[in-house]
Amino acid sequence: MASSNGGQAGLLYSQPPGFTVNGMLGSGQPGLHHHGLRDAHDEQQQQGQQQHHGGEHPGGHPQPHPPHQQHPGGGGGGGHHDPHSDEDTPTSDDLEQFAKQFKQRRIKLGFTQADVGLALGTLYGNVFSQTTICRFEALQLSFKNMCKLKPLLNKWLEEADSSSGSPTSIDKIAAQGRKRKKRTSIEVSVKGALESHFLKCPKPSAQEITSLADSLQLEKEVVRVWFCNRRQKEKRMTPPGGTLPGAEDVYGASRDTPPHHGVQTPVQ
DNA sequence: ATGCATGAGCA
DNA sequence: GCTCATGCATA
Repeated sequence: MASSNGGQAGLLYSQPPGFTVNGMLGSGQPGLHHHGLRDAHDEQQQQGQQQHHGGEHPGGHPQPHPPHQQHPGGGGGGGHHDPHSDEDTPTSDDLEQFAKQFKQRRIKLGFTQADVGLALGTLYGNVFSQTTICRFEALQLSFKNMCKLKPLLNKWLEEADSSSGSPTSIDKIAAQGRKRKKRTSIEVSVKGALESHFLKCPKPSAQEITSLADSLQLEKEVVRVWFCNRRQKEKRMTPPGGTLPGAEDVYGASRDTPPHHGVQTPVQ
């Protein structure tokens, strides 16, 4: 990456060297925080199936090739959605706009992505990392995940600019007694090999993984995880393969690039 | 900003 | 074991 930080200019989010593990808040908060999902299973392309959208949506959004998945909630057999409700099930376009606006406001107010993540924790009890906020702003989450985070971040926006001197208490609920495995650095050449296999078979069998791992001299688990992560990337709203190997046009050709959606914000 | 990793829940 | 949400560690 040529450009490093952009959002958190000159401010590194504090990484507690020893981190103090505080028990809990006196407000009688439950030890475990729960998320409000698990309501309905949504779309899931199971068994080797590259998602491709024909370009049809209930709302009818004329877009070139919008990467939006279907929104949950509607499926029940009836297939109904209130035409006068715009509170839930935002469109991909809505999310895109919101993300952009959010980022701008956040920066304007002088908050880092990490700050927002912590603030959400104090507001709702749901703490998020800088990573998640970053991915939200960059639309690098799944459609469903974006929908879930939007209301939270929206609320923070309101709080952030309206409140001037509210006590921002800092609390971090991170007590992982588990030792995390050291991040494996995969060489570029090996990555290339993995990507090649991914194009051929996004979902290799266990044995395929084993032999592949053997060939590349990697742990089987590492290879397995790599494929999992790779698949997740394909599911993001902003696909990594916007222009994959074999990119022809866009360069040289003098084509008018209309006000497209900034799938890749040109950095801050 | 992103790569590799963990873990919950489901099949 | 996969998906899916999420994050530590790192470039």
